[in-house]
Amino acid sequence: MSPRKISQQRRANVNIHDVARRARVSIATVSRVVNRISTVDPELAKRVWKAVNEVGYVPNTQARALVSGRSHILGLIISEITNPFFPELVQEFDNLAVAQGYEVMIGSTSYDPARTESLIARMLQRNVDGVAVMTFGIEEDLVQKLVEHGFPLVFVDAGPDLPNVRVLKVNYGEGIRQAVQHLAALGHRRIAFISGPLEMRTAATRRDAFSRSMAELGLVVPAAWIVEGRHTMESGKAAMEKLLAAGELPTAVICSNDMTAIGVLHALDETTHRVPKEISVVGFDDIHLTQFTLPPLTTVQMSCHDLAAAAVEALRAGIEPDHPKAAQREWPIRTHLVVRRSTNFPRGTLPALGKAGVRDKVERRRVD
Amino acid sequence: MSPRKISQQRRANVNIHDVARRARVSIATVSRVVNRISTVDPELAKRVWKAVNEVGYVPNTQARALVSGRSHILGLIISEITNPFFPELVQEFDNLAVAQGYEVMIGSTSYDPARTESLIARMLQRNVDGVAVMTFGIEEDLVQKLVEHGFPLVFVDAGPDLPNVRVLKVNYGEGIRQAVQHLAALGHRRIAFISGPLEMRTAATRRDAFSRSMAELGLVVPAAWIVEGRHTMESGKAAMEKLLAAGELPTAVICSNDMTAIGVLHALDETTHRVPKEISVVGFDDIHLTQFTLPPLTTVQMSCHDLAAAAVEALRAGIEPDHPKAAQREWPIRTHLVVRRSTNFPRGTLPALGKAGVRDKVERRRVD
DNA sequence: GCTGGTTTGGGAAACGCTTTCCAGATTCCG
DNA sequence: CGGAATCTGGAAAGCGTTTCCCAAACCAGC
Repeated sequence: MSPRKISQQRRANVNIHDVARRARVSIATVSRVVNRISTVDPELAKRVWKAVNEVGYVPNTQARALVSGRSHILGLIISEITNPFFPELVQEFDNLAVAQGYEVMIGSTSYDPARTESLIARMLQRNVDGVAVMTFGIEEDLVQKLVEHGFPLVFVDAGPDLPNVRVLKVNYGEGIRQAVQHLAALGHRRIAFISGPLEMRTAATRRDAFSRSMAELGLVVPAAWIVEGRHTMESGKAAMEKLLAAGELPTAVICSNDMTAIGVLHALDETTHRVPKEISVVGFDDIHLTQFTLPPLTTVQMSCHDLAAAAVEALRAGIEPDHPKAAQREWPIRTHLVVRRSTNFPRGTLPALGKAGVRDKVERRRVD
Repeated sequence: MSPRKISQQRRANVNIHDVARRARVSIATVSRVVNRISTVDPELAKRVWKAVNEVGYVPNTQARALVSGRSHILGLIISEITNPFFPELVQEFDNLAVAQGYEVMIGSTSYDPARTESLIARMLQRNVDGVAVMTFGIEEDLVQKLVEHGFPLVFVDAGPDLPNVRVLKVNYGEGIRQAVQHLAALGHRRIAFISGPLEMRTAATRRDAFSRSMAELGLVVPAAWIVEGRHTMESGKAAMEKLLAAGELPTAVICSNDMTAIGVLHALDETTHRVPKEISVVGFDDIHLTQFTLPPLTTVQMSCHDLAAAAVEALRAGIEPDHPKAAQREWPIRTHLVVRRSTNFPRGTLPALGKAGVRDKVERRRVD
């Protein structure tokens, strides 16, 4: 029976002493070998590695953490794991963190202060090395709570001006300008915007980026065409219904996030207005789902991968003493437009054709 | 300046000695108080708690884990966090685990053996108290790897027959029978089924449940009407297209999961066949998204909450020495039909009415 | 062959906590 | 009132690492 076989049969309670005994060295030497400290004679190191494999030694992370003071755990705080944007972010973040030798402790606030408080307490107990707050919200008390404890922190868009805080600066303007210009290039002049909840800083920023891009092109947006949603499918649907009821209809709608845009698609599906033939719709975020909507959604991509990569690096910069970018406070994130099929020329500027006959479902207007 | 204020300003490096000194007791007493061991004089305990709050003491979890041998971390292995079914499961699992004083370490296999191996190694290093494998797949090597280490394990549907292994037995038949009977009650006779990948045990089980339920009613299913998908939206679309191309069209399609059903909806959207007027569609899982499809999907609910609750309890049963259900190997999970709007009478059996009129009728009926 | 400097490897002290052991104090019962 | 039983809190022994410090071993040079 091979030694490997033996190691597999036992519970993982073999410790550094077992290895030391088997390799006939001290535990200090084993520790040095395992941690790749170069002052160990190569021959001896080989003997130690052999012993490690033979007894199936796995270093105990909690003991390590206890003595080193670093848990190698990164906290990641999001709003809700059931919001489709976040799983993608979580996955990227996890991949990258693991690649750097960290574990991730995920927590969602669910917009509940009590829950958030307990979450922070747990992260504190587990002694996380740093926390990334990617809620895209403000949640002042959350920020306050975290800042007090002094570990490295990463926020999105904005954060308190402290040495341990780093901020991911998303360039919303870039992508939104591209969206506006894309629509303008198609011939749209009458463009509406459905924002997120404006108490959320990111929502206000996105809306401002829209207004600025429109102004740049000399296009005016009636007040009634900027309507506030809540970044949910339901709110998007409601907002679109409001737009439909408000007299003159825009030829295009830009949404502050993709779920809102999906809600808009649903609202329009209940009317005679077809997307993109009669009205164009643009989302924001580029969640996976947008590829599968009917029609696939033109949207501004904010890359989860970039976001996650910047978050992990910024955290490492705060944690690891000699990280090259240790002093960098702001980390830029780019955005750009992804054109799919929910945008087209404004209605009336093209002959009717295509699969309209097939796709037309209900000819009746919604009764309201 | 209040003591609370002081505690907030310092890094969390206050330890049990600080509390002991402040409360003028021994560290043993502090430990007993914090761990709620009842042999301590209430007055003294109060003094200790006061000191705890004053200095802002947070017990160090790693030190605790080191000495107690229990990490209070539960491993949760899923397939992919970006599959909409899993975030809901993760959230429920996390909530319940936290409520029981555990932390959750999540990992997704992404169907990649190398990744899975590293995942298990990490769980081992972090010394998880137990692992729930909720991939709904088989992944024999994963199972093998985990079993070797002897910690409590929970699987779905089936698992090796070992003392430390517990199995969540999902009663697929129950919900699928309800689905078939619901369709039959509406008048459907010609029902197709789109399965998951059949090498996945759960997919085969679901398909068998369908065949059995059909047989019970004396309904025959042509071989061409049982088509294999891959539990993805794309595969559901492809499978429906296959069904459309296969000559005679069924009046209803039951799918092995919701993503497949959404794919079916997409495929049909590109044809003249309307759902549910001309063809009924039933999903399985009841993910959040099904409420928002067009039309909202009738589906068999497999409650994430029940699943998560059973997983956490089964794990606890394996971990905590005197858990009441310590000996229970199988944990039943029920399923049942949720009727929404994607099912209706078979085409040709009803005069053409407005959508609303039909819907109202459908909503009146019941399944037994 | 001895001195002085440089490697190497080992012993032992942390890290922060739980838990056991034990001594002293108190209560109880005959 | 004495001995047993119960209770309380302090001291100390780990838990599995890393790391500091020192001793042994080695090498070169005189």
